Amino acid sequence: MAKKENQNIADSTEQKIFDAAHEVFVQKGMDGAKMQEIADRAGINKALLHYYYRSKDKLYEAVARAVIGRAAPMISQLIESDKPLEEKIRHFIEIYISIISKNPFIPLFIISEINKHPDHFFEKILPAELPKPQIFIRQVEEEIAAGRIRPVNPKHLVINIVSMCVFPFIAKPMARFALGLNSAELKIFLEERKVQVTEFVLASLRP
Amino acid sequence: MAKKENQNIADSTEQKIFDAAHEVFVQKGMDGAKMQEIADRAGINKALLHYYYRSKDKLYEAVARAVIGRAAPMISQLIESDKPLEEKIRHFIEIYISIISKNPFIPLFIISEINKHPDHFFEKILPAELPKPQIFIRQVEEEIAAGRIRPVNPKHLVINIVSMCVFPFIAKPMARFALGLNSAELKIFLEERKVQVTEFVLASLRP
DNA sequence: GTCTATAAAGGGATAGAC
DNA sequence: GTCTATCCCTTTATAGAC
Repeated sequence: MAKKENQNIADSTEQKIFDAAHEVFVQKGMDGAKMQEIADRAGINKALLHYYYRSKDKLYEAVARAVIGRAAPMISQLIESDKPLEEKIRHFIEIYISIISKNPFIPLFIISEINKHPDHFFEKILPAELPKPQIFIRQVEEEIAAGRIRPVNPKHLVINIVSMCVFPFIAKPMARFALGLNSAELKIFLEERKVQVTEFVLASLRP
Repeated sequence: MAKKENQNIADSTEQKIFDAAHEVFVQKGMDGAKMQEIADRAGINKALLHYYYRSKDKLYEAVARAVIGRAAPMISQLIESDKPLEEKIRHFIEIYISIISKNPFIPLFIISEINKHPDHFFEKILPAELPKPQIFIRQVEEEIAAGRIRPVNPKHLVINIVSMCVFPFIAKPMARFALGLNSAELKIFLEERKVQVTEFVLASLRP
């Protein structure tokens, strides 16, 4: 397991193609991505793309599946733990915004592609185990019954939290424009949201 | 101003083309849209598209500019009125969700296209007068100073409200899947959000 | 103004040499 | 495995008849 073997895995042509395809597909979507651009970015030519992945469809499928396959378990883990509700909410918002900060194109990629090619996505790409918020919802109901939080519809609460975490990242350019922020200020603003969203949610839940 | 003249405006070939292009571009984006499909949907042939609009780019630009030009003033009007804060928030959420319900593809269209072609959008499409939330922000600060609402960062409040209104619509398929709703149930759920989001926000603002 | 036919460009895929 | 050259289908755009 010397350098040679590691290199075969990490810097292999197949991996370079996959990484390049990942970048391009995630930023431009299936329709906007061009095989030529992927080849250029990988530093090889179009023919090699077809050598490793038979077609554009296959390459796209590999990328899309990897994106979903990476995102889904992280979210499941967050939601399905057995921590107390407040801690879970704090933790969820913190981690969720951190992940998106590091992968800012992923949410829009998933949403756009599901909207444009829903059948393809739900049949071929989505793994069986997309995170389900049932446990979280039951937990909210228990807290309400015990009078520890204000009565709210738990499904709407879930959507509210996810909306506030995700939307600002996919609407970044508009947010910059509307709030009059430069690039650095926007970065700070998005980081602040960890605290701001958490406080906003917990304040709304107080009985 | 008999039928003939009205028809020249509303049912003119140019208008039919524009309407068809609007549908297709908004649903599929610049890259996904095909001139053939637009021609078919307008009930004419491809050559006529080029007769009225010189190129696909030009046609897209016309559509995009119209979409933005229609959306921006509605939002400005909502934000810049001089109603009391609580009433403004209630009104904003109500109207905003209603508009999006009727035009479910518009938000994702705007967001996707800005992300894919940011230069193009900010140079050519965006009108000078995109809604600015300054008035709303000042209003929030006054309410905080008077002790009538809990201290919150007003910029984050704006983003929170918009996020909760818009995001569920652009993430519809995922919401359906995650919450286990069928098409009819989702429609009810989204309608419920007018009340749910309003309550959620106002509860969070109580001192 | 509207059509048919066709040119021209773009982009995915393959053949075959090395 | 990797490259060059090329094929061929799709899609945009134009020419020219009516």
